[in-house]
Amino acid sequence: MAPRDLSLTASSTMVTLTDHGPLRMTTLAETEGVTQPSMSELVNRLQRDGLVIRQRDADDGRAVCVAATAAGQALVGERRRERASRLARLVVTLDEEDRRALAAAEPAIRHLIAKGFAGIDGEARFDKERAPASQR
Amino acid sequence: MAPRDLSLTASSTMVTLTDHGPLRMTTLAETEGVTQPSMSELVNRLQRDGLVIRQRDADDGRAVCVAATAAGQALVGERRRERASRLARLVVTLDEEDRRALAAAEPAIRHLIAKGFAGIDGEARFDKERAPASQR
DNA sequence: TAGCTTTACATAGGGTCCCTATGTAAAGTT
DNA sequence: AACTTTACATAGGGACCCTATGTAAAGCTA
Repeated sequence: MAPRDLSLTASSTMVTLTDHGPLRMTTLAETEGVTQPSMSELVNRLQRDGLVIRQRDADDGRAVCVAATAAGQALVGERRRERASRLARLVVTLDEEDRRALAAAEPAIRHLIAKGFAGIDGEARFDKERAPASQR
Repeated sequence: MAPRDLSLTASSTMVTLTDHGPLRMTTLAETEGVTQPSMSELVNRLQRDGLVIRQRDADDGRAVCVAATAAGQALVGERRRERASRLARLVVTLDEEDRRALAAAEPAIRHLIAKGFAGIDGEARFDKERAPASQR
């Protein structure tokens, strides 16, 4: 039913839907930085896996509202707990000095992230908006 | 010729070849955590784009040595400079206190990475070996 | 209100990138 | 010489992303 691994976009989409609530297809595509057809297909797969549902908008016959199912929200929560505990298990293996230094640097790291830092792999994401390749 | 964006595996493969020198197909697949057929196809694409070449091993008629071309090495260097300067541009926008905290935390961050920390997105990579799904 | 334009999605077709299963040929073994 | 192992390549399929295009509802205009 719920596959063990989601793509980065799929994970991010589930987080967005879980945190923000139901969103239009187009809004979701823009938020996640993919094209509308890509999001349409992604939602197909997520729906097939029982993680989201499509709801028709009563006001606008063209629109579709995508919403996370209970299973989808549960998956997001589970992933978050896993990640937090994985990092925690790593941190406790550091010595006291390292842990203190990390704690002291936390605000600085948050500032970097707010400014667009995308991680140690950080290949992409120049664009804080995460637009597709539409601005060449 | 050289496409603007490489996949994570493609980037990592180019870095490995640039830093370590020519490697066997199988070794490269293991190093990058993909299957041998996947690496074979990836090398096809990289070769088509002029970033690597296949060399036959004189000693072993079965083996293939994959080597980065000059263009491939140049691309790796360029990417590194881009990334370093991007991070540097970010860091200089921080205030003195943040910069000091980051500098002080650098050893701790290196220790975390050595222990398997995979970045703030860090969804995957439980496995330090980066094996495919072959150990279920 | 008929008709044009815009908006919101879906579908079609194609490329990358990853997998498992399988083929081929060289190297090593008995 | 025949079998096994090793090193790659190929075949087939799924996920995931794109551009181009279709469809239907909504909005606007004459």
